[in-house]
Amino acid sequence: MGRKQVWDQADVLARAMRLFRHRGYLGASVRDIEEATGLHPGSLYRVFQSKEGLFCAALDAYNDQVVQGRVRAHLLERPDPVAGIRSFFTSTFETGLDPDPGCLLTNTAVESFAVPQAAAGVHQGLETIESGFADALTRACALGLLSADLDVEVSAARLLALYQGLLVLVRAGTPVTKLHTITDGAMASIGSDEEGQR
Amino acid sequence: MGRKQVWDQADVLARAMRLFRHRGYLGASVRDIEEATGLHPGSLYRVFQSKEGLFCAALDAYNDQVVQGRVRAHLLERPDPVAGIRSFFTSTFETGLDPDPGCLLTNTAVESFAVPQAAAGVHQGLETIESGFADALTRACALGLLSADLDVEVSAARLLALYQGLLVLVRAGTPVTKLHTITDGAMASIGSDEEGQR
DNA sequence: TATTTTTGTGAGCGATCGTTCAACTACGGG
DNA sequence: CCCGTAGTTGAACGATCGCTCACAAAAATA
Repeated sequence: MGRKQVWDQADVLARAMRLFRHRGYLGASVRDIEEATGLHPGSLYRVFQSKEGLFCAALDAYNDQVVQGRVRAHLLERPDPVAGIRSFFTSTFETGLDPDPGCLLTNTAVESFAVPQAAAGVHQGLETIESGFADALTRACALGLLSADLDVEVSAARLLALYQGLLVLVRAGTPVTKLHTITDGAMASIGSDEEGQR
Repeated sequence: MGRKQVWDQADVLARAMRLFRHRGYLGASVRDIEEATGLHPGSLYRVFQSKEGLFCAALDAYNDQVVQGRVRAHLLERPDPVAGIRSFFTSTFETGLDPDPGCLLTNTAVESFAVPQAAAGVHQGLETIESGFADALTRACALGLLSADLDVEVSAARLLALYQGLLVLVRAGTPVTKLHTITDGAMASIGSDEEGQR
């Protein structure tokens, strides 16, 4: 009994997520959130308890939708896992969408002091990416695309670091040509001999 | 004529820099700055015009002292440039100092929307690091420590990305063993055969 | 010493922060 | 149909934000 909730929680989280990606936790005020989502403070605090609660929910949604979606699309469900690794990188700066949306994991790791609660979500997201890399690398080795004696664990860890670094450089406004250079280098470092096929 | 300035500008900038490294631009209030530096708002605004002005000055100081200092010590003035590259990485997480101070370049790149003025400083700092890598790599090739046909430009760009990614992972609380794994991988990716000598 | 000039000090400005809450609105059950 | 319940709304709270400015203190000039 009682009144029905008129707003879609998934939609609100998606909009909040976008705001936090652009502006970070501290950079997005509750009034900004209200404007972006249409959610009035009363409803926000009834459902999420606090701005921090909403942020953590948005981070979880980011992991579940964006991170897992990207990992699946590029790293897990691709016939050619090597091409998938490459596109996982290039898709961060070749989107064409203008204002770089930022990665909520990267932003939150750097802003970590502001939302201690979010540490778990960051870990989980990073691990999702890393194990996605590991999966793609394993498949690539099995397919003979990469050397069979490639150390998958080590390479996956390094790709994760390189990926996070790339996201920082994207945010810093590094020219696309250099981002491509870095991607090419990343591919070469796992022993891929694909010819810079973008 | 007039009264002498009683506070040391370099000292104030060093303290402000430390605060910004830990908390970011938005996370450090003017009152926090006053507490950390002893500088009262009046003096702050007389000399630096705004919080943003102080931040940019602190970023410049960071580039001039911390970044250039680290680049020189590890990448330029080392007899063994390969060992220098390794220690440039490991020194970010093997310091022993507890609260990770963060890299002002990484933080600011991610927070970029908040301080548009700082973009130039970020670019300059990143370039300092990248050319430091390039210098160390060139020397390593000349010394026969690395293959002479190593593409220095590409490797330097990749090391920069890897370095920024490492800093993100340090902030995220990644265990030290994994950070070492990443460092080892970075060394291997430039063709170094030094045996994980930490 | 009196005056001018620069710097230090901190109370306090208006704006905005995260958060609360009382009034109001829609729905279900008796 | 009316009441209990759950959800919405937005004004407003105290705290804090970045910042200003009137005044005091110290150094240089006359």
